[in-house]
Amino acid sequence: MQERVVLSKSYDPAGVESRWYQVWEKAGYFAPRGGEEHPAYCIMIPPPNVTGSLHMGHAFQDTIMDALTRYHRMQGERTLWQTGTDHAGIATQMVVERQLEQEGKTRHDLGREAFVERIWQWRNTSGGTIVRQLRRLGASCDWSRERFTMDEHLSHAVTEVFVRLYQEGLIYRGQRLVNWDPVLHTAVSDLEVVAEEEAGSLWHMRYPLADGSGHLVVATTRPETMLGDTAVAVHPEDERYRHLVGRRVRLPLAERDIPIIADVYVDPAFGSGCVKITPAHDFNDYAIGQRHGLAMINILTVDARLNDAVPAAYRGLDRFVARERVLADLEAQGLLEKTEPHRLMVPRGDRSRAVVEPYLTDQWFVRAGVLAEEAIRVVEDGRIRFVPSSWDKTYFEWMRNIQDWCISRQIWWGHRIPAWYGPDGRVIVCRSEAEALEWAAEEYGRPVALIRDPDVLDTWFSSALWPFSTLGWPAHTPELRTFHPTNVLVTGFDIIFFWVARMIMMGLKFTGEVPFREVYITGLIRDAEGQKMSKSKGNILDPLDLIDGIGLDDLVEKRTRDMMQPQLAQRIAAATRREFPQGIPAFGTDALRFTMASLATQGRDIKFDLGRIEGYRNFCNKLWNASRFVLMNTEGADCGLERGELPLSVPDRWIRSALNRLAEDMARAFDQYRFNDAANAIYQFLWGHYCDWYLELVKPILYGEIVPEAEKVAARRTLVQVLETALRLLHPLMPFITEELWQKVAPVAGRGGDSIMLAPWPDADPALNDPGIEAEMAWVMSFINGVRNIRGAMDLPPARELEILVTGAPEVLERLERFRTLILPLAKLSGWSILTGEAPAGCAAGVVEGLCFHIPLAGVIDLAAETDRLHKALAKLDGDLAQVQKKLGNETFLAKAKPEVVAKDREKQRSLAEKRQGLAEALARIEALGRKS
RNA sequence: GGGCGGCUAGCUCAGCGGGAGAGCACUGCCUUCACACGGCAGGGGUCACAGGUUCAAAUCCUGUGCCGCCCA
Repeated sequence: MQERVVLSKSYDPAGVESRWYQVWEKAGYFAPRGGEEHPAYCIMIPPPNVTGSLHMGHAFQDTIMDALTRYHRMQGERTLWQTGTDHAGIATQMVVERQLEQEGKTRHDLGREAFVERIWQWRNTSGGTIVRQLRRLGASCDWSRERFTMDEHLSHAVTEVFVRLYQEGLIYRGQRLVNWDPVLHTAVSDLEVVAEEEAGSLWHMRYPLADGSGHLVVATTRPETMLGDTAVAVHPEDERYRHLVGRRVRLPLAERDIPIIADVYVDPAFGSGCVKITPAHDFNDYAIGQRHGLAMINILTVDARLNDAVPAAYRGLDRFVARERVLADLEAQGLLEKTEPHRLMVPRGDRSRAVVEPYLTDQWFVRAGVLAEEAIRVVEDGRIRFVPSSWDKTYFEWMRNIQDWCISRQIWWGHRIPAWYGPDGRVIVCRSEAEALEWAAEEYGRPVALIRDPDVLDTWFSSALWPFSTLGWPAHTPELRTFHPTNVLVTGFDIIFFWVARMIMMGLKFTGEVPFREVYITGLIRDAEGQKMSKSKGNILDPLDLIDGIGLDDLVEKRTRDMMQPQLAQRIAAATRREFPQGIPAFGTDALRFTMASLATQGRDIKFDLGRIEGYRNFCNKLWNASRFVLMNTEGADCGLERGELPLSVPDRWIRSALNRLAEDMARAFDQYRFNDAANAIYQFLWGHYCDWYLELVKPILYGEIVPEAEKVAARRTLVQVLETALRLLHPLMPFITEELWQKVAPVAGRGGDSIMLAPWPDADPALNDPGIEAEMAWVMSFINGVRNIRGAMDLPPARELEILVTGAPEVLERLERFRTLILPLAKLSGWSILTGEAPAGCAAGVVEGLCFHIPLAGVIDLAAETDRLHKALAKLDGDLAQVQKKLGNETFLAKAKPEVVAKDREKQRSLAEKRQGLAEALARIEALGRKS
């Protein structure tokens, strides 16, 4: 016998994973392969933030993208998974500013140019952690095409888009109320503001009528803004105040007279029914102010202190200090009527956590409404399809109420807006400074100095171009021709607005095509209790810790490091020690990926349960050991690869048929984005069919002394070929273990190739399905199960071989005989004889289709236990029987139900009745025995 | 206030018109020559509730309750 490389006794993922990833990447397997004749398949990665690190959401989505990519690559398509990162303007700037803070400096000490240079240094040395982590997941994206949104080429695309939109009037600059972050000193978009419910107060303030004839009461949650009030509004139908409309009140503290106006926006039932109107500091008030032509008084500075528009006493005060002062002063004047506790939604910046202010500034905007029209249409008419489809409602809802998009940011890191201002303030938008100067010289009739707009663009502006800018647009590159539109976008619902919608708008506008044909929306990964994972809750699971494992102390340290609220650390530490007393064991990448796939059901958030990943780690081990068994029996042995037809056994034909069905199911599951179905199907096949049954059925053939050699050869061939095929089917979900095993198994199965990654996807062939064989095997298995069942119920040790008696029709007895060599070892029988006449006393009995069997256990059998077992089985059968008989006795059922349904129920009735009779007879015998003795 | 989703075994979830399923957990037996990260067997569910449609409802419709999320 030749020397064999025996696999270790259990699967150890760590070594396998790093080795194969390097091989794949080095060999260039991730790049698109094949010429024009191969259809293209492309997925754009949602570019992760360059400051970020891998979290469970990425692991989930990247697993799905990689599975799709590998599946399509194996199908011979020219497959590109385009990767890269985005420059995350605010987040990245904050990282480097924090570094400077440690050195006691601010970005202003460095100046713009040096600061931006410093950020580049940071990104070149420390940025992009996440793309390195992506490799640990086995992501087969094409690293040779990795892009960054600030790359020269992508920046060029940004400028081009900005200039063209400006020229078409779709970008404009204007003074409007925007969300202002007073800590970061920049405008932020609606989407970067999160409204959170917080406890506050509702203050009722008295505004005296200007003529001294009394006062009105207005209720507000933000009393300090009263200094900027320019009206008081009531509902036009409100009888209480109707007579006051058109008169004026004396605004306290500011000592200005302001009008009382009527507007339907006012809710008469809220507070007093009178609302103070501060157009420069509230979005609703702004709209009312515009309707009524009210003055807008900005009372805040960029860092939300009161400015010179307010009385001297309040100038320079922080808004919250000013609030206290205003309240105190009103109180002193007897103008504060009452204070009620009140819960309100407070808008906070998603980066700075600061309370965001509506603030009047000059900003750049995209006229989104125009772009949205076509973007709505492509989803309506199916050119883009959401999966699950219900997400199109969310998309439509937002797109039909879309607001102009504020794209300018007052920060330094990002794409600088290509706009210059002439000496008289004239705006010049050009592709470059040189072009702007040239244009200006002509315009002004002489060379003039220009000042460039200091703002940069919202990061999402460049992300919106990602599907085509990464492929070379505005140049007409072969990549763009080949891979655009891309096939599918895989992302979370939380960025449908931020990103998906904007890509659709920009893609349509600039390429004339949809950027992708399908959008697969994933659920959100939550912790085991269903809580969102967050640093402050301390419930974050790091995908890499699930792969590599982590000790308890390290885990606690990690979860409590760099806390924004250090006071939570103790509670988090305690909770972590309670939940993971042993830390987290290493499960390996494949187990994590398979877990992700199995949880990827459509349209639901996911509670991540450690039990699941543990189960799939065990699955890896099971597969490993099954392969070990197969290799031990096939390597160096005759597997009949050179032979033609071999005498396949029934189990051989059965497992091949089941494999073929699996191939069908897997392809359908991947095509429909039903990854949980794919995962369940292969799990069930490998564990439930291949290991539990086929391997056991094949042992008597392989080891049997009287089995003809040709049958052994056929079994070996089946054994190894089925495994080899199943490995390929599993590869998109578990790339590492399948590659490791395939390298050893494929040659034995007669298949060549450098890597399973590049091996062909096993196509199903309907001709290979064999329902007859499947039915025959089902009978064999149910017989074996029947014997095992009784063995279990009687507590018989597995080692004890039994001799049984059988009765049945000749063809059934013939079938039993035919499977003798398989049945004896699996059911642990020494043999059987055909029963003539009555069964002997003291038997346990069972019934399978067409066959009764009796296990003589005189002296061993517990009569009471057997009686009990039979009673229970009969009761269950009676219930089922009654149900089906009732159905079949119903004439409308017989008349209206589909014939095949009726036929199925008749067969069910027959089978139940047969089984019932067999068991009833067995019971009668035992009870008779009991009476005799 | 408007919209969306969920409620199925102890837990996590599939199934979404024709016999209630999986994984984990649980119970019993077994260190059998691939695997104890294992094998064999077993227990466990008025499919939230109430109506309706249908020969047939966990599945479709209406309503109620509870729990989430999004938008105001």
